[in-house]
Amino acid sequence: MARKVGSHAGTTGPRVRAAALRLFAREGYAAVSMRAIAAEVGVQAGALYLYTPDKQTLLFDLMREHLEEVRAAWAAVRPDPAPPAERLAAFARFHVNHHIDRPEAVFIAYMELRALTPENFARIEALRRAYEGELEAILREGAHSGAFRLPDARLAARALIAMLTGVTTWYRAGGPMSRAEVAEAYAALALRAVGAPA
Amino acid sequence: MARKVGSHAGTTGPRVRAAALRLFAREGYAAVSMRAIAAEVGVQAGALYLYTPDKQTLLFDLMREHLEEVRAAWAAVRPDPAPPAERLAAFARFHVNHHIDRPEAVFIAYMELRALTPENFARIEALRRAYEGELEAILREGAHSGAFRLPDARLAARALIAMLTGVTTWYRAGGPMSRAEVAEAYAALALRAVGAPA
DNA sequence: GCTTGAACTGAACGGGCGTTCAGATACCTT
DNA sequence: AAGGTATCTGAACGCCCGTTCAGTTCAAGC
Repeated sequence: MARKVGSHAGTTGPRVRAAALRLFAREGYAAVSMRAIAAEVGVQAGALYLYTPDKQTLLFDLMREHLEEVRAAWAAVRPDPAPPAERLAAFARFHVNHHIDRPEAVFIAYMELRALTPENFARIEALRRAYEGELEAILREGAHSGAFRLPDARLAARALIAMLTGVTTWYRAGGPMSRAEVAEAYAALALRAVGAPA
Repeated sequence: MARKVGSHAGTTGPRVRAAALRLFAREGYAAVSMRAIAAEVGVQAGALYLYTPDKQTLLFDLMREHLEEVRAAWAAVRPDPAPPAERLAAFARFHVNHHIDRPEAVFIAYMELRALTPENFARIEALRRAYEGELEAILREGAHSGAFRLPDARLAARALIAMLTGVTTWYRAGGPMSRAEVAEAYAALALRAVGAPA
C-alpha cells in the first residue's frame, strides 16, 4: 500500500507538527517516539522523514517558531512612545493573552531546553533573551525615570516573566474567569509589584 | 567480581538517589536510563533494584521527599499569630531561601509530573496543594482584613508561587547577589504586588 | 492513455531500554 | 576458622527506539 485516497500534499506537514507539539507537551520529548507521532497523524514512521530531517529538528523548529511568533506579535502591539507604566501594563496584558492560548508551545519552549543540542540551545536562548529583554528595558527605564520602585531591573524582569508565564499552568478555557479578566488581574499584580499604581 | 572493597552498606542507597536526582533534573526522567544512574554510582544496573522497586518509584520518592521537606521546613518557621503582611513576607523569604538551594528537586517536582502514574500524580498533587494552600490562606486573610488589595486570592497565590519559584531558573551561587538579598528582593515584590507597603 | 514523480508503506538496521536472576564476593558474627 | 548473609556482577529476557530505503500507489501533466 501507499497513499489511501486523495492528495495530502501540504496537509501532512502541518499535521505532523501539530501532533508533535501535543505529544511533546503531554509526555515530554524523550518519552515520545516517532512511531507515536506517526500514529497520531495516521501514517507510518518513515513518512515523517519527508517533513523533518530528524526528531531533534522537529523539536527545535517548534520552539523557534513559537518564540519568533511571540516576538512578532509583541512588536505589532507594543506602544512605543509611551510612559513606562503604560508600556508595562501593555506587556503584561499581551504576555498573558498570548501565552494563555498556547500552553503546549509554552511548556515545550521552557521545559525541553535540555533536550536540545548545544547549538540549538544557544539559538533558542538568544531568542528568549531578546524577548525578555523587552520587559527588562521597560523596567529599567521606569526605574530610571522614577516611575517604578524596584530592587533590581534584571531580577524584577525575571520574576515578572515567571509570574506572567505561570498562567499557562492553571488557566483552562471555560473557567470562572475570562481571558481578559485574567490578563487584567496579572497586569494589576505586575504594576503594583514595581510600585506603580494600578 | 562482586563488591570492590570495603562495606557500602548504608551508603549506596543515598548515592543512588543523589545520582537519580541530578540526572533526572539535567536530562529528564524519560531520557535517563537505569544504566546511566548505575554508572554514576559506580555499580551495575541490577544493583539499583536493591534500593528501589523500580524506576517510577525512584522518581516518586524523590518528589514526595522534596515536598514533605518543604512543608515541614515551613511549618517549623511560620509565624502563626501575626499580621498578614508579616506572614506573607515570611513566606516569600522562606520559599525563596528554601528553593534556591534545591534547584534540582524543584525542577523535577514541577516538570516530571507527567512521568508519574495517575495514582502517584494524585498523591504528589495533594502535597503541592497543601503547601500552596498556606500562601492562599495568608492572601485570603489579608484581603478580608483589608491589609491586601488583590484581584482574586487563588489567582494571586498561583501568580506569586510562580514568581517566587522562578528564582531557581536563574540564581547561581557566586553571583553578584547573596541568597538573602535575592530573598529580600522577591519578598518586596510580593508584598507590593498585593498592595502592602514593603 | 502514458509517463512522471510526490507520498507513503513495510521491513529492516544496530542499539538501548527496564527488569530479573543465578552466581560470585567480601564483610560480620560466632 | 567457618558460616551466614548482605551486596553486587554479568548475562539474559522481550521489547521499543530513530532512521533508512527499496518498492508501491495514485494524482497530475502531457
